[in-house]
This record gives sequence, C-alpha cells and structure tokens, in this order.
Amino acid sequence: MARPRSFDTDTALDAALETFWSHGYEGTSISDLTEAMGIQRGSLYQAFGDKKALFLSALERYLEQGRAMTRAKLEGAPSAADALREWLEGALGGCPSKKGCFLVNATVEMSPHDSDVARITQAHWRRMEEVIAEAVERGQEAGELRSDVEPRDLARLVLSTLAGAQALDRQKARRDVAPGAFSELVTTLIGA
Amino acid sequence: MARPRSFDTDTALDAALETFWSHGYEGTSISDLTEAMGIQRGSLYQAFGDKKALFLSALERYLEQGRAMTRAKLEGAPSAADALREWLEGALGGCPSKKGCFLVNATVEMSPHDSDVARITQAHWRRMEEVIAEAVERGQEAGELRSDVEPRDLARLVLSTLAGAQALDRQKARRDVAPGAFSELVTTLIGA
DNA sequence: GCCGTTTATGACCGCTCGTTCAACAACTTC
DNA sequence: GAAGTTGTTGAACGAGCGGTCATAAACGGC
Repeated sequence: MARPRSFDTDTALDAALETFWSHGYEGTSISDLTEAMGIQRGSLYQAFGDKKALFLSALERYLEQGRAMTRAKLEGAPSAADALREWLEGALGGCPSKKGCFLVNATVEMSPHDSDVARITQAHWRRMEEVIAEAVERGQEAGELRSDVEPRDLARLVLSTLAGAQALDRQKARRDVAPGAFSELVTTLIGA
Repeated sequence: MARPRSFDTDTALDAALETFWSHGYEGTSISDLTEAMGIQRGSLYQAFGDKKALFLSALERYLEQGRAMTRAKLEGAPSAADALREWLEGALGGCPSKKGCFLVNATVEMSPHDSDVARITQAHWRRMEEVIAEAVERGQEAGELRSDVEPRDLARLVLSTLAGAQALDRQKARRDVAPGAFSELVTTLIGA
C-alpha cells in the first residue's frame, strides 16, 4: 500500500560497497555513491539513513558473506590442515590487490576514529579467530599440525600475517608473493 | 639576508606528523595542522608547499628515522636471531596501539590513490626487506635459524606479520598480544 | 476515482575544505 | 636609513561536501 522501490536494495548496497572499497570512506562522496548506485540523493537518504549508516550496512553485509565462506571451507573438512591452506589461498586471492581487503582497509582507516566500525570489525576478527583456532585444534588432534603452540595464538598469527600481506599488497598492481608460495610457506612453518 | 623563520622547520614537521598520524590524511585539515604546528596558513604554504607535499615530507622523515633505527639494531649484532627478536619487539612496541604504525596507515589509506605515496612506501618496504633478509642470512649461516627457507621469503613473512599485527591493533585500546609473546612465537616458528 | 502512504526527484542549504593574496613586519646589505 | 628580500598575517575565494525538503509520482484500499 504505497509506491514500491524502483531499485533493489541489495544491488544498490553492493554498488555502494564497491565504491567505498575503491576510494575509502572519506574519499567517497554522496555524488559518487548515487552515481554508482543509480539512485538520487533523496532515495539514498530515505533508504539507508546517512553516509555512515550506509557504510555500516555495506560493511556488515561484506563481513557476513566472508564469515559464511570461511566456515564453509573449514568446518567439516576431512583434513583441517589442507582446509586451512586452501582457505588461506582463497583469502589472499579473493581480494584484488589494488583494492586490498575491505575489512583491513576499514580496520586501519576507520576503527580508531569510529566506535561503531571498531565494534563491528573487532567482533568480526574475534569470530574469525575462533573459527581458525578450532580448525587448528582439529589439525593438532589429527597430528597434522605441531601441537606445541596454543591454537588461539596460532590463529592470531595466521590472521595477522594474512592482514599484513593484504595491507602490503595495496601499493602494487601485482602481487609479488604468489598465493601458493605464501600459504605453502606458512604451512611449512606451522606444519608438524 | 632577509627575515628569518620564526619557527623550527623540523619541530613543525614533527607536529604535522603527529597530526597526520592521529587523524589520517583525509581526516586532517589545514586548520588542524596550523594549530598543531603553531603557525599560520600562509607560513605553512610558504614553507612546505601544500598539504600533500607536507605529508610527503613528514612521511619521508618518519621512514628515514625508522630505517636508521632498524639498521642500528640489526647490523653488526653479535647474534642475528636475538637482534631480530629484539627488533620485532621494539617495532611492535614502538607504535602506540591506537595510532598504529604510520607507515602501515599510509600504505593502506593512501598508496592505492596516490602514486607519490605508493612510490615512497614501496621503496621503503623493499629496503626493509633487504635489511631483514640480510639479518636472516647471517642467522642461518650461524646456525641460529632454520636454513630451509629463502631469506627473502622469510623477511617478507616477518614484515607481513608485523604489519598485520599493527593493523589489527588499531581497533583496540590495548594490545591483546603481548609483544614478548608475539615475537617469541615468531622466533619459535622460524628458529632452528 | 479518490485518499493515504511511501518513494523519487533535484534544487537548495550552511558549512568546511584547501588554497591564494595583498598588506605588513623583520632582517641584511650598502 | 633606504633598498631589497623573505617571512608572517588573516581575510577572502571558489569548490565541493553531507544533508534537507517541497513537490511530483506511483502504488493499494475502499
């Protein structure tokens, strides 16, 4: 009982995500967003609130998809070590080099200045740490990974390394560490 | 033979660095800078060019100091492995958690959108990689570090992990991985 | 076909941004 | 002390920002 939306909310949200991802939060203007999303200013504010709220919606959507993909790869895998290595390769290759990882960008650029973003990214990193730690634990129980390291510590180390690799990649057009070589190196180091 | 500067250039540059470091490039306005530096708008433009040039000057100053410190710690050290561990602890502790590492921030926030920053940070990372790799090589020759890994690969891994830890730390007020525990973990993994 | 409600449009708002500039001040040289 | 040069000052500029709002349009219910 009213005029229906002329655009798809999720499609528009994806377009907004792409724009924020490419130019960062401060580097993205409302005009950039309306152009990419294919809607007018008024519609944007009516549908998504304001710029910050739109960013948070796009961020949460991105993170939920990422967590779902990680869980699908790691949980119930026959070999935890193989699953971890595959997940690492996917995570490194999944983010285009120039744009980097949207999560890492948001964490570095916004977390210190915005408590909402900080709360969301912090919760996400913690949940990721749990999922990785559980996989590590399974790998240790199966004798695939060295067991003289705390699963949580190892999970933190893996996440830190991954985030760092994605951060460093932002400055070059091409990745100079091939994903395969990188994750093989890591598994060599952490493997039994 | 003219009116002399009423302020010290390096002191003002340090103040600018602090401001950029705290709020990022986009988040820092000329007014923020003049207030922190204790000079007027005109003086800033006369002495440093424009906002971007000022940022580049502050960045290069910061990076040169960092490289000098790293070289002092690593080159000529009796034990390369010990020196590496101490350097890692220092690098992690040297950057206040909330502000993060200025280099990592600049790399993530600006490198993809600014070719000047990209050129500077890229050269810095490469030079750091060389210094670390040389220390790793010495450690391997001394039998302190496992020698089945390419020094350059290991250097990249260490730098990635360090950058990632500094990136992740930005979202919390306190570091949840104690520097000692972190570097001990790394040396456990890379040690012979 | 009219009403109530939601959405779409784009002109418009006040504000802050980075930057410029003309006038003035401080110093050296002669 | 006059001339020449450089540094300082703060008002002013145009541009672009995020955000608002009156008006028009598109639907369901009756």
